[in-house]
Amino acid sequence: MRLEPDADGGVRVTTRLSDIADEAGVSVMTVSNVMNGKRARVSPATIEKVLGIAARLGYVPNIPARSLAANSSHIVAALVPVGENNSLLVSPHTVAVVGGMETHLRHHGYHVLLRGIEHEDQVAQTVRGWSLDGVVLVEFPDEQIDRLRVDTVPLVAIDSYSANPRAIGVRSDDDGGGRLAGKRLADAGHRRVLFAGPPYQGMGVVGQRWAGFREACLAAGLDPDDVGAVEVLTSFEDGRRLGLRLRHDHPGVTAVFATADHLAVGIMAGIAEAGGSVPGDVSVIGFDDLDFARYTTPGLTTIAQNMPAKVAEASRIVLDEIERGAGAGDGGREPVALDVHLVERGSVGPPRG
Amino acid sequence: MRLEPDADGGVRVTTRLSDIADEAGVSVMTVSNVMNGKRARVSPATIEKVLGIAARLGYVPNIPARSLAANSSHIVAALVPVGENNSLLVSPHTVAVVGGMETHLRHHGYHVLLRGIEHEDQVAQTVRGWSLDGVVLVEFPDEQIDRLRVDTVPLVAIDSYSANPRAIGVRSDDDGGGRLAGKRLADAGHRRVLFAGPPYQGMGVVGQRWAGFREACLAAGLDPDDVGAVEVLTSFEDGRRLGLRLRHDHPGVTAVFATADHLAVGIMAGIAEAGGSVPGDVSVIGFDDLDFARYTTPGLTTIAQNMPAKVAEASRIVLDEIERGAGAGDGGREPVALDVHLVERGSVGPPRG
DNA sequence: GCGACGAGGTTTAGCGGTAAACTTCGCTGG
DNA sequence: CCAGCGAAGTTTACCGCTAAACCTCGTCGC
Repeated sequence: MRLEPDADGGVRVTTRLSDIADEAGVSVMTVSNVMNGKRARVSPATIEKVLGIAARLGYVPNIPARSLAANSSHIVAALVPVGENNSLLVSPHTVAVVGGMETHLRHHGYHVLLRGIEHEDQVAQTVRGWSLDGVVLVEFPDEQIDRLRVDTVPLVAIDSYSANPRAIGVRSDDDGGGRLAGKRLADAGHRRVLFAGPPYQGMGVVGQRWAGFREACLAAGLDPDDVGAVEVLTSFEDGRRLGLRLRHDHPGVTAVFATADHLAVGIMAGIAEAGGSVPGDVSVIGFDDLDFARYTTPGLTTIAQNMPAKVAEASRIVLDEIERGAGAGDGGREPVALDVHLVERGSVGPPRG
Repeated sequence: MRLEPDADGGVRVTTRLSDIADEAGVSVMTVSNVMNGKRARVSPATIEKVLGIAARLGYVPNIPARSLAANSSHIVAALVPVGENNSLLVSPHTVAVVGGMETHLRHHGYHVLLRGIEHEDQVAQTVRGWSLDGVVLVEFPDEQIDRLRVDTVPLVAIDSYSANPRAIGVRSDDDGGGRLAGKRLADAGHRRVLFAGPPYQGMGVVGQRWAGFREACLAAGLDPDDVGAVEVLTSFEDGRRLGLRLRHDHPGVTAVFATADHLAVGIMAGIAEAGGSVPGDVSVIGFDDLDFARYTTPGLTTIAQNMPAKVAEASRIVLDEIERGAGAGDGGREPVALDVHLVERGSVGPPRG
């Protein structure tokens, strides 16, 4: 037990393995083994005695010491890229992922470090500097994931379609979701539709949703020229601006598929503000099924992702790979794509006129 | 430089202080001093040489080793209580706080550990086990904060009104916000109003808002019997249920003040669903000014908190206290209350009839 | 009767850093 | 002319824990 002077002149108590060892009359290693569940080499009597003393003394393991000695920290980092203003991008999505990870990992004795990444090199640096056991990438652009060179720990990338074999992608069936949206609008009778999403490169999440959407529309007989796409960012406000200008900029369009519920809700607000009605004048369909989607008026029809499953899956995979003692992705694990489904509320109806 | 066999038979490189020291022909301590900016005792020439080698070798400090040796980790933990299901409570609020903290602290060389707390004893354990430098409590009930016994590191409690002198509270002017809401409704002519918020004990955030609201209503001449309160939780769905039953359960009420925008939006949705109109039949006013509040129809009139300021303030205080080398709150630092203001949108109007 | 073996430990040698005390040496002031 | 000092390092000791090798019995098979 180490007694240290306190700010108030009192003492602070820190129990170490050696304190327990002294009191139990055994070596430090024996105590260490008991504490870590490696009890094969310790007699039941000793185990009980050690555990009793540890409990009485309020032993709490020292994480840095353990990390240093074992070269493994029991930490999984949630890495999130930072924007221009150097602040973390915290969408509801990120939140759900990071919060869910913490819950899942805590139950398995792991911890979560939340870290913003300014430059991709920091990923490898963080892994080394912290002796991380695993990494989950949230909201990383695929091109950055492609370039990562981390091969000592498992790397799980949420919503990634990166070709990097070391990064295990966990995402929803974005292509299928796009198809569901396209089919829903076409089935309702819409002939001129618009896809609204952020600019994208390659076949990432947005590209997949667009591809699926377009495919379903064309399959339903829409004219390729009548299946448009418009680039907007993903905030409410971007959506609102699109909604305001919709009638003017896209006069013939009777339905919009937005790649995110934020965007969709913004679009609905913009349309209403401009004097239009949803779904009377324009139908709107979103993607995600965020909690507020059913509390708008009308409720937002949207493609629901199973976020809890996505997070659970990501957490499960990191842990799994850690236990396997795997370097990132060397087992060639397949990416995971989770099912999505259409949630019908009130924002899609027949085309006007 | 340590070369370690790799999964692929390659090698992995880890640069340590001693590698730099060897190459520069100086001692490890000199390198350590250079790296930590304690350069007073090192000649400019040596500093430059060491920095050059460090950069070339890609030196990354080992955090656990540093934490162990210095008994200080440069980690600030964001501690969040867990609910019954043992999962982290991640409200938009939590998110903003944790994300903002990360941004702020990263720029000062600190890191953020996100951890769910199942039992209050874990707070002190976490502080010791990780050699934490500081703690920020998010969404902790005041009674739990009252009972905390952590006196070695600064403790900042978001939205706390706890009497624990060691916990520095950072919150908005909840009482003032409540008054603003009450005055706004009374000024609009409402005579029977309702306060909707979660059950509360003592004078925490909810208690303050209620007190301020009630006070302003009474000051405006409303009958105390006509200033009601109803207990609901804070989700959209809780609000919706209240909105659905509002006309039936509270027939004379013409305006509702909800302690959270979630709740307020849910209430509006419920009222609309029951065939009522906002603000025609009932006025609704919220608290927070979350991003979606201006995209509902009508837009939500609400009391805006300055979240970025709250987070910045909390981060600033922890860092400040850490630099001061202070144990928690021993400087008797005053709690901080941030200004709020009324954001007028469309959900408040004159009473019906 | 003794070598092998397994149970139940102990010992040794770090992990990569840091704090604090100690050294060396050229200057400087009285 | 030398005690004293500051600049620029170096040395020593240790942070708390763990992996891996080593030790010491009692027992068991042949």
